Amino acid sequence: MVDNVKRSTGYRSYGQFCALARALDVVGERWNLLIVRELLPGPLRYTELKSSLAGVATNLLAERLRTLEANGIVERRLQDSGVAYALTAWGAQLREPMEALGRWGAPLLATGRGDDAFRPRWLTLALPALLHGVTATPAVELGIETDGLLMVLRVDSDGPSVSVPAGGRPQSVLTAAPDVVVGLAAGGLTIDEALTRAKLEGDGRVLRAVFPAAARDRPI
Amino acid sequence: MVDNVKRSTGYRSYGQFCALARALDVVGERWNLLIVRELLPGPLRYTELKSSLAGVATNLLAERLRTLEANGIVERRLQDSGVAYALTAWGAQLREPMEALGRWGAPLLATGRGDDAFRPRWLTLALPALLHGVTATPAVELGIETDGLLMVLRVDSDGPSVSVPAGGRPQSVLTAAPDVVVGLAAGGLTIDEALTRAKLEGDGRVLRAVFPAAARDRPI
DNA sequence: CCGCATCCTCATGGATACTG
DNA sequence: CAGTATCCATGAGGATGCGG
Repeated sequence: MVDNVKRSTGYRSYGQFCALARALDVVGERWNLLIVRELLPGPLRYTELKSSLAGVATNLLAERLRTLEANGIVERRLQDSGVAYALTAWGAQLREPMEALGRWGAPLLATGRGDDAFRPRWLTLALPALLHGVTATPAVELGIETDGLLMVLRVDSDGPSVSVPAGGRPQSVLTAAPDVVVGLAAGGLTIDEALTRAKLEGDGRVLRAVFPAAARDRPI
Repeated sequence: MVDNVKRSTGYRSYGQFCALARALDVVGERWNLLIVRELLPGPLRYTELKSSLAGVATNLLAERLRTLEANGIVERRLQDSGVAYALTAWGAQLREPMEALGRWGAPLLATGRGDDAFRPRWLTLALPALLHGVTATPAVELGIETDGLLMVLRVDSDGPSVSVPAGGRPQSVLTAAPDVVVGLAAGGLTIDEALTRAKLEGDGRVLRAVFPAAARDRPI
């Protein structure tokens, strides 16, 4: 009984006829879902990936990328500038379970940032996930500037979405540290608690339109 | 740079200020989500857990249960008959991300069962997940008998749900091997393909009411 | 039996160095 | 830049023991 716990590609399988177990066979190993998270906003080079995922060993990253590719989750694109890693269509569909898992884990952010690493890129995944279910008509747009990156959070009748604008600054921009932005989105901070630690430029009413009811207990 | 990659309970943290990464810090280690899957239908004893999760080492299971308890996902209940492990309210909320992950991984079941382990209990999680979004008015009920367990799949205007009846047999019962049932639910089998490998008792029209459109290309 | 703790072995992960 | 090679630390898996 030493065989058949392995599969052809060499990873350790649970050996269970269960969709969840099979999914975990493929993306459950350490770093895998974080690699996918990095690639969700768009393709990245190997070194970009490595520098975003502080702490991953270079051999591990290489091996993970290989098996993710073998399993049809990631594809290696040969660009003029070199190699880029991108998600396949199926790999990109991990967004839904990952957002659900992030929503479940959001309370764990309440302990604050500590000395954890942070990339504003992660917020482009986190904000729509945390604001899941929020809609607004007419649509509202709020700029959010954190750690040097300006992104635009848009909420319309379909829900929230985030983009990183090429040029042009939205009318309202909230400038704050990551934990303040996350605290707002996760409902751990009220809007005026957040405002004591943030800079708001433009119309503040958009904040009330997008952030959770839990944060709206006092008017802005 | 050897510290702060660990946390108080001893598990390895990604050290990232990101809800997904923090969730994975807590449930991302091997076996954790499968333990939660076992507990979703209801509390279990240590030995039941161990026999359901073939391949888990006893020391690992004990340690995982300890950290899951320390993290507020599992609680230890002292019953008259002994110790039972149950999910906390927060732990039970993992159902949503787990169902989403199972839905994503469902195509991986297409390779068939092979010699993988199987427990009919797993279907009580998988069927509602795979039939997510399906509704029926008026409500329909279909008995499904696999591997010796009879469960009742009910679909109403709220969606699908599964229960294990104490007594009383539903009017329509489909008796089939696990891979046939899963194939139907995941859309990998058409209804009449499935029927060549299954026994149907009662009204077959309920099958068309509950199983995915992909399986309905030919009338039953 | 149940609910683990201990011991041992080997596969996997992590850090660093090195190379086409 | 994009990895491979190497070495060491750690974690997983299996067998066994042991008090209740």
